[in-house]
Amino acid sequence: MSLKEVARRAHVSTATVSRVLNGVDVVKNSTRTRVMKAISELNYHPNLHARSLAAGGSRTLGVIVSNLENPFFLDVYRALEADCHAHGYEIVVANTGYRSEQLVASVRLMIGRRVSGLAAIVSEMDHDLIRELLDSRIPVVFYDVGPTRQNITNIRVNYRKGVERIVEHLFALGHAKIAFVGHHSALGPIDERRSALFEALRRQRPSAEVEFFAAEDSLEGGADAARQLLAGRFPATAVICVNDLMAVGVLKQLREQRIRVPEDISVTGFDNITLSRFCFPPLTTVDIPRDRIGHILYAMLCDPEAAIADQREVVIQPEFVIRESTGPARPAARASDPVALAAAKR
Amino acid sequence: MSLKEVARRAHVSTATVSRVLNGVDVVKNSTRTRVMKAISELNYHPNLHARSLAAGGSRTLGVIVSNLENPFFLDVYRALEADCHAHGYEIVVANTGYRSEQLVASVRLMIGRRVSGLAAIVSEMDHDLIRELLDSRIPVVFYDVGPTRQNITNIRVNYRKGVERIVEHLFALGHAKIAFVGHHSALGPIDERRSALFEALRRQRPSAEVEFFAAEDSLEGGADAARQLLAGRFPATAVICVNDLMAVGVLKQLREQRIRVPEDISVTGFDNITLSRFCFPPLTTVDIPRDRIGHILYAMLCDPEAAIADQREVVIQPEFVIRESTGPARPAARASDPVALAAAKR
DNA sequence: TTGAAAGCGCTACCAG
DNA sequence: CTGGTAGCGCTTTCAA
Repeated sequence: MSLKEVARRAHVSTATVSRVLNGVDVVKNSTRTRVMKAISELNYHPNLHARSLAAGGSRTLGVIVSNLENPFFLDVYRALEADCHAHGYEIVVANTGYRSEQLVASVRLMIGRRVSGLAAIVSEMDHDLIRELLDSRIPVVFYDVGPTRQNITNIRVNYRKGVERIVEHLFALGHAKIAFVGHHSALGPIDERRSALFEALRRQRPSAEVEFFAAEDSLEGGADAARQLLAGRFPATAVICVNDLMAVGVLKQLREQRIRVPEDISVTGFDNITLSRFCFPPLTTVDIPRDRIGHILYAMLCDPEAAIADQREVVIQPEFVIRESTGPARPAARASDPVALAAAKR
Repeated sequence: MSLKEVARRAHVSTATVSRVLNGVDVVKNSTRTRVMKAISELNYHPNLHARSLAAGGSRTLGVIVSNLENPFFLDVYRALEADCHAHGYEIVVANTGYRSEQLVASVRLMIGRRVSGLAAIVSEMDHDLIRELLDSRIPVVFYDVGPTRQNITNIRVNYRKGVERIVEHLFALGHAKIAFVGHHSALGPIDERRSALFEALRRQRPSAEVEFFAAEDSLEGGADAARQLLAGRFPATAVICVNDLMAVGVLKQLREQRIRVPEDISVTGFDNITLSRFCFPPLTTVDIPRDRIGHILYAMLCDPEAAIADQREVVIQPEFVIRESTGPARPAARASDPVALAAAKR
């Protein structure tokens, strides 16, 4: 089924069919009707590949994300999608699942598709790949790609500020032994949330103790990390989680081992996804305005008129949100060791 | 940047470049090396549109889903994606957000892209659109598209069985006044989960009372529905939710109004998404094997060798999972009205 | 207002 | 083993 057959059936040239299809030029009304009739009779659907080839481009944005399953991304996506559809853009997404070979494959896929812009929400990307991408001349905006700063357009979140607030809050409540729960890539040398924690600690209370735990970025991962924590000997009174998703996993595991939050131990999240209000107890967390990020992505990639369009870097200021997962530290005592506690209650 | 330029730089024909690119035919080693060098020096990436146009197709599956944000879908997707990537297929997804115009647009988009197969996980699709899709000669598998039975390849879940189990369980616990919480499309005339409920009730205990509540398919929607329920005068002792996501929303709202689950009211979900184990209390629900669905989708669309490939319909048998969100009904009494209860405790 | 025809970048067939 | 070349289905001048 092709233009040609439509043209034949409507007794016009392919050029004319193309015209009515795209609503360009002026086409006599009677001709237009004839063409539309042929189109629907033949159940004709233009071949989009041919179209972008001939037109030398298409209104399509690519989005690469490292973990589709984190609702954080979905919220960004929803805002981006709304803007795109409102302006005739399509979106194609690729999920890397934190696998670097998959990231390479996804980047090449997007280049091969000749997307008109690319949003990379991947938090890590090596230099060569960045160069390969940049050389393709596709407009790219990174979200939160660490200190790998080259001449890259980047949307950054001021994690320092967020972490600072969390730590302040926890110290004010008397916590001094803190566990940090991250996913693997959050423990890499370039991870900002973790280094921000280091710094905040060093600045606010160098005497505080921290221990790091890592697992997969998921509910299960959070539970894993909590299990590790409880299996170890570190008597944490508070757990700072790299994001809400893992925090909810931590919450569940603690509950399962009869450890009360926040009475026995405090837990914080990050992102303020919807789930952070629906879990039990609701999480103290840091809000990142995800829909704003989606809109900014659109503006930077598709709307040269936009005020932000030519900025090299946009910094998002997150906001601290206190809910019910944090409370005063238990008085320091031997029996306060989470492990002992868990054991005792079991 | 095109094949031609690569060819020129490597002093070969475009045909040869194409050969090394696709690893077909035999190419002398020295030539191949020369070509590869040119390719990387030029940072060349084949234009996928041109490729599928010339090749008359591409290994790409389309997936249309009505609610990207329900983790149920993500689980199906993950399995499907694994199979696809393992066999050199790409996936493009479209999200309709339950909007029927968006469904139409997405179907046309997929046809325009000439995907080699399409999975429609949308639960509703009108006849004309189905015909349009079928006429396009693209292999399509529907998941759970209601009784709109034409000559369609469909994966069905035996909801009847699942609902039957839920109802049995609830009756055994002494519940007689039941609220059903669904999203809007789950209250449509063709919805199977709801009609399955009707039937199960009629068969098992015609005297039982039911009332329906609807809201958006999301955590928020679940909370909304619970609010409606509590604002009304129906003294439900159990809430059957159309899926886990909404159930978690219900749980949260009940908790907020100090209504205990399962002591004051029982709640059930459906799907058995991961969250159903991580929420509080863990949900009594019905397991739908989502990864199996993903694999079946792949097999039916891409693997004609597969045993199921030529079946017209596959029926999935779900399994009942009892957890902690259900318990004995409160003794019937005036004070047992959820509304009264909520008010009293507030 | 419409048609003819030259590509867009690639694959695949036919020669050599 | 390699090159030439005819399309794939569409858009877009250039003429008429």
